Amino acid sequence: MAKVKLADVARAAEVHPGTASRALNPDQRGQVSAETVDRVVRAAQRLGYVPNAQARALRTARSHLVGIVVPDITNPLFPPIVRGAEHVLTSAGYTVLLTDTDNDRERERRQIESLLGRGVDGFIIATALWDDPLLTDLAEAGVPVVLTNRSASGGRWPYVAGDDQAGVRLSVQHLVGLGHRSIVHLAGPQNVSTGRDRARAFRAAAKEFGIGNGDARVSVCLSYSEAHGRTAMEKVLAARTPFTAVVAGNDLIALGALDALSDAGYACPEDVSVVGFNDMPFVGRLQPALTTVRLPLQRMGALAADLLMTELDAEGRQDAPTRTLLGVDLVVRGSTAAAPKRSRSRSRSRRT
Amino acid sequence: MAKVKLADVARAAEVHPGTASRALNPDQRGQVSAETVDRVVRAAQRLGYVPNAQARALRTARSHLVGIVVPDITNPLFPPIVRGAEHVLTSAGYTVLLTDTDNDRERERRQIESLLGRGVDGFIIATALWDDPLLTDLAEAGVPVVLTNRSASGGRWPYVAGDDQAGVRLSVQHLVGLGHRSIVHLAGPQNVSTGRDRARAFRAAAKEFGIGNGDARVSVCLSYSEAHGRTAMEKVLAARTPFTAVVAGNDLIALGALDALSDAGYACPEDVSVVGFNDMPFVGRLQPALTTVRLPLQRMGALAADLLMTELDAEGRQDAPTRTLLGVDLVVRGSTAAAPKRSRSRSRSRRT
DNA sequence: GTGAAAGCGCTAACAC
DNA sequence: GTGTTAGCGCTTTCAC
Repeated sequence: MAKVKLADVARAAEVHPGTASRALNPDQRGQVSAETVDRVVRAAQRLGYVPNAQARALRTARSHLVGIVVPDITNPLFPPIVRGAEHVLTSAGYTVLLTDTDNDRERERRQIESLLGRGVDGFIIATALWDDPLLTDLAEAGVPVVLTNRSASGGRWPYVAGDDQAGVRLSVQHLVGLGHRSIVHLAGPQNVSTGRDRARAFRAAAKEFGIGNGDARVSVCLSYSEAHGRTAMEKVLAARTPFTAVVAGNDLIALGALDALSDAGYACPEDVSVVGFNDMPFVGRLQPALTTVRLPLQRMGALAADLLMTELDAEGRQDAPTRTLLGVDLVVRGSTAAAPKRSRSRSRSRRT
Repeated sequence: MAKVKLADVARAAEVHPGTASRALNPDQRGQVSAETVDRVVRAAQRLGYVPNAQARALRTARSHLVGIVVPDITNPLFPPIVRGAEHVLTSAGYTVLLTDTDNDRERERRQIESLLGRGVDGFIIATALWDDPLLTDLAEAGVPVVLTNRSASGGRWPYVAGDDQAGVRLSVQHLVGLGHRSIVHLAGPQNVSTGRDRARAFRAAAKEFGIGNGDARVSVCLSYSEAHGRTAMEKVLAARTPFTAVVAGNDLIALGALDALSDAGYACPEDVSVVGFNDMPFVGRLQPALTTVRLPLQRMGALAADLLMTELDAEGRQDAPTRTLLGVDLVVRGSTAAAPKRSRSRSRSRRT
């Protein structure tokens, strides 16, 4: 843990720094005699040599730095993704620069610029908007980018995400199987792929399972949050059109919806069934335990990292971007149950 | 977003690179005529100049890189800390290198070494053991370190943590106020400060509030996890010594304990009250809603970052390390209630 | 197979 | 006030 440098190792091994460099570098080790390699490696070990990554990066124009951009690390969706990516990247000799944009576009732009100044080799981005000028700029600058969780319009970027369409389809199928015929979708924001895709999938699934247009309504939330989930649910309730089930854009929206339902005197699952998305930690311990769609988040991060590294090794000559959709599971718990005989009947017990 | 370099800016502004450097550097701007500064700054802006941090770091031996070391970013305790630190650091021009050690000491050592090779200026460490050779090595190497969440023996490192002692005291006081006279502490691991300090605080508080030694037992969990919380609780139950309340080392332990209690036929809070620690997201929505101690985690991270930056600016000449204990609140919810008349009576309703 | 030398982009000591 | 120069630690041509 000191600042021994290559020259020190070279001196100790009685070779030229250039030779020491070659001996220590796997790719060029072939150019050096086995005996010398051995001497150099020993010396490095003995002195506790740690190469100076800054200098190497300056010279090779490859930093082995990867920026991971998330909107809010305290949202439980992101830590597993970051963790998955981080493990893969550090195992491969990369270092992770994490940045939390706080859902602020200006901030995000600044951070990304700053990371570019740091010489990052590429980005894993979990904040993509559906139409995102920032991504376009990055692409034009030739910066390797992999999107995760969300995709973006144009099909220009490689990404790894959950199969939103399948998740929503499973949810609707499950509800229909329980006898629900009138279902509301509280959609996430429509400027991100997950919000759009899940809403689209909801409409498609409703059609597939024979639910009429009027019975498959969509109400859009302004953000993936409990607050906006609650608001959207309240608006639906105010409209007084009957429904017996809710497919929420994600778990936070589901929690907000649950609050609104409970305030309005509806019991879940007796009066209304609710399905979430993401299977956040502990939603299985809530009352009622939330039925939700589970995504392999950590694997998502890991695959995004793999994809990025592949792209980095490809050095420019790139094929069409790889897009990976990860399989999802419906985790059935207590928040979904058979449809009540008469829809929209308020539970007695909740009104005491 | 290109690779314009200082030389390009200098040429555009018709000055020498050295002058351009001075004009762009706030500290040395005084040495340059206002008119020149203006020309250079304009040129930089126009060309979209982003300084190469690697080169600067190589030259100045200051990278403005900070390593944040956490055991497991998916543990909800850490994201707010990271977020708080990240915001403060990026605002000050630092970049965060995040590393997740997966609770693996060997891995941690390797990561830290690798970050050192990256030239990080210092570390914010949330993984400190009470006796931690890694920290000692870092100190000997003269690497600035701030501990957060946990402290370490020796009083050698600055840290920012929650006031564990006060938190536990509040918990015990609350329980005693509810009539509990026989309380068990399910302590966290004793090789980390939080585990030790909370256990010590528990004994002290019990004494303060007049609970006898035999009625204030401590059972140690091997880790801060639901699984070990459950195991520890089961062991206490197997011992068949009466108790009416549990002070858990943290929320995860509390959840595990709740499971064990429920399996054994005890109802919470009717038969046994349970208090957690940390106020993880959504524990207020569980059934029963968990009474727990809330820490200002984000502020903790922010202060740790401030502390580290102060240390970095101090360049060696350091006073005694600053140690900050953040105030905590007891959040009273449904998992604590008045002590039952007869302790250890199993709830009828739970045994059906 | 190894040594010599140049240079990645920047800043700081030294001239003038 | 500005130009000149050297060098941070490393890799990589180019010699031999």
